Amino acid sequence: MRRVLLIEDNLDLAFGLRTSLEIEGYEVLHAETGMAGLVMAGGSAPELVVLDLMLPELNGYEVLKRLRAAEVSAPVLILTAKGEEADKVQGFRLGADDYVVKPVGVLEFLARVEALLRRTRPDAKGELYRFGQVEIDSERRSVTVCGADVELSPLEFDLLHALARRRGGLVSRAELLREVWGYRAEVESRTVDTHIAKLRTKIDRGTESRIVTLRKKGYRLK
Amino acid sequence: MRRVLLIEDNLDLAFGLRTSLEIEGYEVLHAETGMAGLVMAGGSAPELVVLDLMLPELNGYEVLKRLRAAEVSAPVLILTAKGEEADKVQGFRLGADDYVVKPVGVLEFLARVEALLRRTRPDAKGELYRFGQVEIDSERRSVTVCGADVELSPLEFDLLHALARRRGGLVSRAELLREVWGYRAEVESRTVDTHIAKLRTKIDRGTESRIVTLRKKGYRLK
DNA sequence: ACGCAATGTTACGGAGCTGTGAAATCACAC
DNA sequence: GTGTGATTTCACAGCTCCGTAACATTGCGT
Repeated sequence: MRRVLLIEDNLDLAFGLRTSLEIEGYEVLHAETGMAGLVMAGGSAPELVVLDLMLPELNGYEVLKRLRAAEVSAPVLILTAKGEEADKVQGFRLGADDYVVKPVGVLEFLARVEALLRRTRPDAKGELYRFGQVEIDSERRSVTVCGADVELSPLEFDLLHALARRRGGLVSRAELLREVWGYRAEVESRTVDTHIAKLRTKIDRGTESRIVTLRKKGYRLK
Repeated sequence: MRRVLLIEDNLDLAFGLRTSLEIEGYEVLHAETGMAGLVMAGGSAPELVVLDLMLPELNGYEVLKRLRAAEVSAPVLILTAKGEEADKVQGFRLGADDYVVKPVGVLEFLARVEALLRRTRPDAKGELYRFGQVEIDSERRSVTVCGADVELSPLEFDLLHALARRRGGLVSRAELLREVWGYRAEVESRTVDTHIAKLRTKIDRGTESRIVTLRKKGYRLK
């Protein structure tokens, strides 16, 4: 089930959107303030964020900025009453993926949500990832290297899978923690590194590692 | 350079859009009919399609349908005068990625184009900067010179990236300090110079340096 | 041509990051 | 409870990277 984070302080509107989204089969998280939204986004790896711009305390632009700063890469749909072109441009400049001016029809809203999610669905059921001699079957949760099965623990598999979904791109430790572990890293622990090390011993058979370290930034799968 | 296919029969509008897109650095292909658009899409692999709905002969919906049937997976931005919700929903249902109702500001249009392209990295690539033989991929944080990978430290990459973002413009030491280091104090420090030197040894292979010194002013990337 | 200031270059020590093995803890089946 | 395997935490070694200093070179005004 696809998870949507709704950051909206108007409770009536939020209720309506939430209901519509849930009817469509989405799992909806709702935050009434920007701060609450940031915390939720950090802890729950939503696949889409619907963001109001006029929020108490922390305004929407600021929320968006901080989301991106915290490496939350989910698409963001801004839903607001501010319809000036300058507002829109500002929203897109900060990394928004769509900008919808209220009032908007429910059907259009849902269609836009679906369009955004359609683009960020690299992992359809039974997706096969292959790079070099490594093959990942996300449905069977199995991995083979040079045709031979490799036994990975659940966590190791999820970790490899998260890297594979974004092959070639940098994935930071924070993102891995969110996507694989599902919580925010409060204390700096070496957990990710340790599991990367184990993955390497299993994936790279004597050869140079396919998992590249980008110092201070994270990891990348070749 | 990113290639955009524009399918639009109104020549005045097409000219305006084309010009705007080209100023932003896109390569623009223009088709005046749906059929011509389909042929171009099939033959030239555009990274984005801008599609008018009201076209002679083959209407926009039909074009979109056939594009998807032909497995053209580039994002499609529908740009049309038809503003009914039903039209929008129909467009999204057929696989459009954005739907903009004319008239629309140029800045908003460009912002939406950019947002769509941002999400669709053809090969897990983000923004690409190219200077002669130097290529910088901001998503992978990788740099290639003459096609060969170059290893840069995090700081070196950020430094090069900061210079590249201002293609060809002067960047002062103070600005670099702010953008790359985040310092406040403009304390006289040779740190920038040192790292520029290191960058040069890695980027300029024997050739004249791509990083030009502007005495007392700063640096500029050719 | 000369002097000075700005910049290029090199070297080095410290700080901080990462890899890794081992110990501790957790989860769960029996 | 016991045992097993998975996961987390910890400690430490090794290494990269960064800032600074010291010295060399360049460019500019006179």
